[in-house]
Amino acid sequence: MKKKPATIKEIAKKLKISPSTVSRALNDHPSIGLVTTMRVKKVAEELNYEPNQTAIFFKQRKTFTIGVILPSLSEPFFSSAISEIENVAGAQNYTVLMGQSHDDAARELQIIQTFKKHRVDGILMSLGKNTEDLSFIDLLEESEIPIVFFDCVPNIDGVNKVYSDLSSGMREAIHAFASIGHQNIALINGPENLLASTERVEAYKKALEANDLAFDDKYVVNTDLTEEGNVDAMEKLLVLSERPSAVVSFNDFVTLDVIKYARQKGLVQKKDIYFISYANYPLWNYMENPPMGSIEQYPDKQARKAAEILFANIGNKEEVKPETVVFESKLVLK
Amino acid sequence: MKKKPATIKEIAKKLKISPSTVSRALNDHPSIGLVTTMRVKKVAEELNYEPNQTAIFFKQRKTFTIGVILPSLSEPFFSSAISEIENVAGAQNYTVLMGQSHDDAARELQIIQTFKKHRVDGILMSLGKNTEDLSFIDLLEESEIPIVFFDCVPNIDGVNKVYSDLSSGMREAIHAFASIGHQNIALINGPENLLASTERVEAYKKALEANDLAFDDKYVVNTDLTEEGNVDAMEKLLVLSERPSAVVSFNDFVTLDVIKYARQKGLVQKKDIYFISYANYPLWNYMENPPMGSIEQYPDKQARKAAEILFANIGNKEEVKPETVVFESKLVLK
DNA sequence: TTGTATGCGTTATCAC
DNA sequence: GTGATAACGCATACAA
Repeated sequence: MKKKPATIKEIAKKLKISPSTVSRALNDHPSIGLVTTMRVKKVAEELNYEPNQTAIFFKQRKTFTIGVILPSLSEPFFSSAISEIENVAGAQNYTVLMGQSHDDAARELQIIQTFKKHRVDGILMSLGKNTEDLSFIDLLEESEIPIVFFDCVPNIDGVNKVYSDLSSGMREAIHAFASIGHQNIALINGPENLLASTERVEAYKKALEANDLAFDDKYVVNTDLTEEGNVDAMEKLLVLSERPSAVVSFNDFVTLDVIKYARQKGLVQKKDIYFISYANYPLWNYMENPPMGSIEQYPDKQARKAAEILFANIGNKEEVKPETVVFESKLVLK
Repeated sequence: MKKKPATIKEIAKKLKISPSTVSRALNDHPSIGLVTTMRVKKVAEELNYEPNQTAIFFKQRKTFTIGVILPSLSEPFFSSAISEIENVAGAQNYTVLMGQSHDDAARELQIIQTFKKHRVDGILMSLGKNTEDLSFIDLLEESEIPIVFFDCVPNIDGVNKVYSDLSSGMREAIHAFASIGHQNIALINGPENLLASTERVEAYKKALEANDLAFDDKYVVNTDLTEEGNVDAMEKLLVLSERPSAVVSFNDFVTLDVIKYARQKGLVQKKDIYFISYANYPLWNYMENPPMGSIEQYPDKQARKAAEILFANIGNKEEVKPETVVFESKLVLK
């Protein structure tokens, strides 16, 4: 059953008219008579005609495809984000190419190259945790491929970015702790070289201040985000002479590990120790003893906004001014 | 900085040789002299030449792109699957287009059309829960686009499919229950019209038999997979005069809901009632009181195998015999 | 309203 | 070894 797809030419031949007329008729060009248009469409239907998009892409220099680059789809945050991106793109008749960087800068570059080759109309990207070389941005600019960053965004001006402001959530978290009497509030932070970590620790300091609590650096520990690292970090806090009664942690994965560890050490949650973490997994709602709260970062809202900005850039031929959108993060009590 | 990408022609002009020579040189064609090749590559580098893939796609009728269609990326099972697919594809220098059906057959068709237009070299698909019209398979066959189904596969012959055999896991589950003395083992199944449900209930019956336990249909209840439906199903079991002491449930989502409900009703897990579910979320490892076990269906293994079969089909121009691969599901105790 | 001619960037088929 | 030419399928400026 090898049936090569029909082309415009064949339709033209069958109708004894010119290919251009067929092309125009199929595209509902106003200058073509209604009768002709109908006849053409009828034959097209009969021949099971389908436009060869690759030819169209080639000719029009437009692929109706956007590329999405993110660290890993196995992380719920990102699968939720890309899910929303696909929804927005689908509504615009766009298709989504995807690539996972696995937090590897080289792989990111490779994906960018591939996307460039595929002539995607635009790119959405969340940076890997270690990406430092941002020169690919200029490369894309030269090729006139718009890019919008979300969640993990570059720390420079002149680019489109959408991210969530960690400090608002942190302020709420510290306040929530303080208002029920906690004095010694710890922070289990991520790797020190991460922007996300720097932001957290600064937000943490400010939030303490705003609540008239003193900052003490023994209450800030770091984890490399492995299970072992998470446990070690918690251990460091637990051995302190004045051990903290409340902990804000880097994300829900970390929280899961440290809660488990605390439990093993015989600490009872919301009695001996309180937790608030970042990300807000749906799963907390099912746990018997969830943390006191989690700071929602709205992956879907971020992704949707980023996609919308991207499409605005794709639509307008003229340069659009780089946009920065910051969503407040929000403490959700459990 | 609008810099239109350099073309082969420009390189040719600059070197005063013909475009064909340039093309051949760039592709390391053996008939081109080493000197020329070097010179061409040098200029290409200088001009920042990048082949226009859309032109190549067009000419070669190959896009180095595969399409992946699945119900929803927010489901960990599928995000894990697509993550693995992207890994396999990336290793073959292929890119992944993705589409979510949201279990809507019309949307599935639409995505297929789009993928066809984009001339993807192949498709991986997990069917939506309600898809009944499979005629798109013939359509793809006509266009010679290979397709491999995974996880939720069509119940017909002559197609490539990879899925997990639910019965092996069910057998293990029932056996695990039986061997610690459970007599009344219930099944909370999905919607009755689903193949996945039919399979589960049949596996359930067989497994009971294999363990010398009688089948009693009051112990099989259905849920529409909403939270309410899940709770209702559990409720039905709890009001039975001889209420079950052990429950196998449709998937981890259902299990989360029913565990929560049982807890509210004062039942203590692994004492008053035992649970085993399908899917095996990583999360169980963190719960204070996880279900007794979960039946792992290996999304990554399925996805990888499906992708491999697809690439085998893409490679070989000759018809490849449709392949069916079944992985055993496996009970993982918590 | 329709047809003719041309070109998008690349590669394959000839010829030289 | 290298060059000229055609072709992939479509859209469009220009003619008629």
